[in-house]
Amino acid sequence: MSLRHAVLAALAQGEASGYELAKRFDVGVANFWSATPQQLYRDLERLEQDGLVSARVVEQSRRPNKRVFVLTTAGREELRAFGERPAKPPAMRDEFLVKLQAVDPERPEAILAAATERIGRSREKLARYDQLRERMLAGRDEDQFLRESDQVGPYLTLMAGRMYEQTNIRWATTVLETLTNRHAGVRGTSG
Amino acid sequence: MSLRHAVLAALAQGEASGYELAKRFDVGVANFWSATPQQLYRDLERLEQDGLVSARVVEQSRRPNKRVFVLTTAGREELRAFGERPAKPPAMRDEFLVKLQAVDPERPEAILAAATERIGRSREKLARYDQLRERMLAGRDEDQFLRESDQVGPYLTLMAGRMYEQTNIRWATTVLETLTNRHAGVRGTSG
DNA sequence: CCCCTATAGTCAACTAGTTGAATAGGTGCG
DNA sequence: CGCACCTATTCAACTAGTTGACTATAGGGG
Repeated sequence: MSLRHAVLAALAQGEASGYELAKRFDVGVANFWSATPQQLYRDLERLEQDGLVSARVVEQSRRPNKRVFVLTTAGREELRAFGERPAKPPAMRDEFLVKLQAVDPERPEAILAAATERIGRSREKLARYDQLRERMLAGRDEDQFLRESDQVGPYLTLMAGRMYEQTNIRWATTVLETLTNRHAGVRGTSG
Repeated sequence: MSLRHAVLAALAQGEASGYELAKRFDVGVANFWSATPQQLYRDLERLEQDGLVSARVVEQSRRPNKRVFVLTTAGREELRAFGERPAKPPAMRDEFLVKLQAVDPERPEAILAAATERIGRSREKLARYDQLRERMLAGRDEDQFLRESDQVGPYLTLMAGRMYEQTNIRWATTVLETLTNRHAGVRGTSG
């Protein structure tokens, strides 16, 4: 159960309700750990039972009340201990690559569309990451930030996401070119 | 259940036994879809029951007999249809990034060790990918290969893995530098 | 002969993740 | 005033993935 630790790490950046956490996961953590809101709520329950987080209800007038979660001392300690243990190798699940693996170069239409969409999504992500980055840097330059800030972890993981999306765009672009050239070539020789 | 399709895609590159498939997943497909041998055997059973693959026993004298699986026509058709459907967004699970997210810059030792190991693993993967690449190209240059071969899919997914590992190495190297500089700096000002 | 490694596969128990729906208050639009 | 959408959460059922142990054959080294 490692989502636990991803949740603890996310809460280490500041308290949050389940709903807020879901969004935090969606924009930031989703890079390296994906989870649905249901999963988050469920794991928050368990973390609370285990005393690693504590909740308090915040009454709101303009919207429904919410339960805000904070790390407890035990939670911080568990997170620290987790950091010392060896990490499992990363796991990926990418349907697009499965589809591409099996693509018939004579009928690349669906893959071409999917690749185009993928590039679009990567660009959007990149734009969001760049915004987040500016907000983190808050005017400082990167070197200064990395020397001073307490938020180096989130910055470095954000950079991982950023570089990943950049690579992805470059790669998907060559896929697009390769498959269109090839398809054009086939039509050229047969028509 | 999408491992089904990853298995079908892997079998599209040629028949294999469960054991061989496990290795194929380990070196090639693991990039974009991870699975344990147990999972593969289980899914192969199901795929056989559903008539998407068929098995035959190959008697071997120097080692235990094996069951070799091939795609059936229905399997090929399912794989083709799968390729037309929209792909789910990729999902990642990377413990190292969780640990980095929550790292205390004053105690970066464990993360530094993990980052170093990660770079090593990426280099090994890269070396294996490059070997696979040479084998695929078989003397041809890339352009010629991409114009002629039936294996463009596997080549392009291999390139995704290759670029991913290269990016990973570059990124992890900056992480290493950032954290060591920072730690040296702290010791310098306090000692 | 014993142990180690590789091939080849199976079983059972468990944990984690996905999907779909339901509840409930509030805001903004036409 | 009804409908869509956002905040905020929960429940239940299901599917997928992980862990650990276990069976078997065969080859090589000491």
